[in-house]
Amino acid sequence: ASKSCPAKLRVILQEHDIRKLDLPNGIPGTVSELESIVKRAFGLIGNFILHYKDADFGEEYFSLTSTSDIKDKDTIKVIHIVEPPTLTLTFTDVESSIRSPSKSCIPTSVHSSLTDVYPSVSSSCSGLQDTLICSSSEHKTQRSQRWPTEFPVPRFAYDTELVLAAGSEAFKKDGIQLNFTSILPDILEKLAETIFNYVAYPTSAQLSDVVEALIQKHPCLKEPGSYNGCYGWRQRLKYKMGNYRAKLRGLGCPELDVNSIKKKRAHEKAPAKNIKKPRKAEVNFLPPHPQGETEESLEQERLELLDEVKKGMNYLMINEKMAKTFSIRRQEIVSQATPVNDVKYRWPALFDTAQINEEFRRITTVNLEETFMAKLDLYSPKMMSLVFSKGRRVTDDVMIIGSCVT
DNA sequence: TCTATTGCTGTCTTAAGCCG
DNA sequence: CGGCTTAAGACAGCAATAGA
Repeated sequence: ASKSCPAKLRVILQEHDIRKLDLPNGIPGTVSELESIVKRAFGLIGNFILHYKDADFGEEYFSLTSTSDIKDKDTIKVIHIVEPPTLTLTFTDVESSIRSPSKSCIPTSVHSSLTDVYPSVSSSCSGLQDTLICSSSEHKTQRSQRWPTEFPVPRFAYDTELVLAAGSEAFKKDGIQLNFTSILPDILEKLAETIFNYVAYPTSAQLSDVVEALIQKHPCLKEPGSYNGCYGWRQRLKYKMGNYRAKLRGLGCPELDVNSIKKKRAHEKAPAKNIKKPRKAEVNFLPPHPQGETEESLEQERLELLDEVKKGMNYLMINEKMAKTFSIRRQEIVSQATPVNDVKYRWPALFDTAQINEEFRRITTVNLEETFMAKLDLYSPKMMSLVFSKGRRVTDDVMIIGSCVT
């Protein structure tokens, strides 16, 4: 690659954002090299692949599998990869709605559009699961991972695993159910921890996923008395998540603290008086600040962002700064319930179709424009309420999208 | 200590009633 | 008939606490 001559490429970043890329060392030998150059040069965030315009087919684009397909002054296109929305909750609904198409309620239309867009959604999900299992080295306060198709049952404490191993033997040999009283706290705690990596407020369907995975890995935990052998565990987990949230709330977890009744109405006597409950399409995702950043440094970043917006539209720069300041913006909006007018004044860059979509993606990890081929109104009240309001939790992705589309 | 329960309340869904 | 409003019931979350 060192002896190749300098090259230039035309790079389509977005529909109306087309750039020139100088490659003084020529076109790199591998696609991944080129991808990282593109990523660095334009400050791209998230996963993407490259397409190239093939001269033989006029305006048609093809996946770039080898850099030998492109030459100097060719056009390449950045295609952002959107992971399919989590459908764990709704696969059965999809099936049933296909079976009974007469029931044309809103969710049905949402599901069918999802399956239209992701016809191979189940296979791509199962393909993703390997890479989505969280690595233990990462700090996991940030919800960057969507709910897995197969819940990874964590490794329990050593003594718990010993009891389980013995229980498994006995179960295999004589079909004896394990008395798990002594190891129950450890099991619930570890499961709760793992669940919390993904969601703070798991739905019943998600809890069922967890239990199914647990029972599959440790059949001796199955309870023949309850439905599927799962119901009891699901209830336990539900209680546990409640208790676990209470524990974290007490320790000052911001995402949960914002929902605490005391914080909202310290002087009210009735426990749940005047408390806003979770509503569809509302979130209070409160990610921690990026490593090494403080409120002051991020405020500085916000001021630079204001300048940048005044100067002109450097979309990539703005996008980068908007991404960087996401945590502090959420803090403002969720914790202080900042009026929209104030948000407009402090974060003018947010009031742009592309940024609304970006912000939505940051909150939910779903790219609406890609998912629905930009057919939806990003300025709909529902979208606005999602991005700007003080809400409580991310309800399941599909429902959010559903309410936005309608 | 930790799981499970209860009381209180907000939100959502559904069905009934009303009206043009 | 279709759109809108209203009421009832289901459900969910927090806090306090009963129970093992």
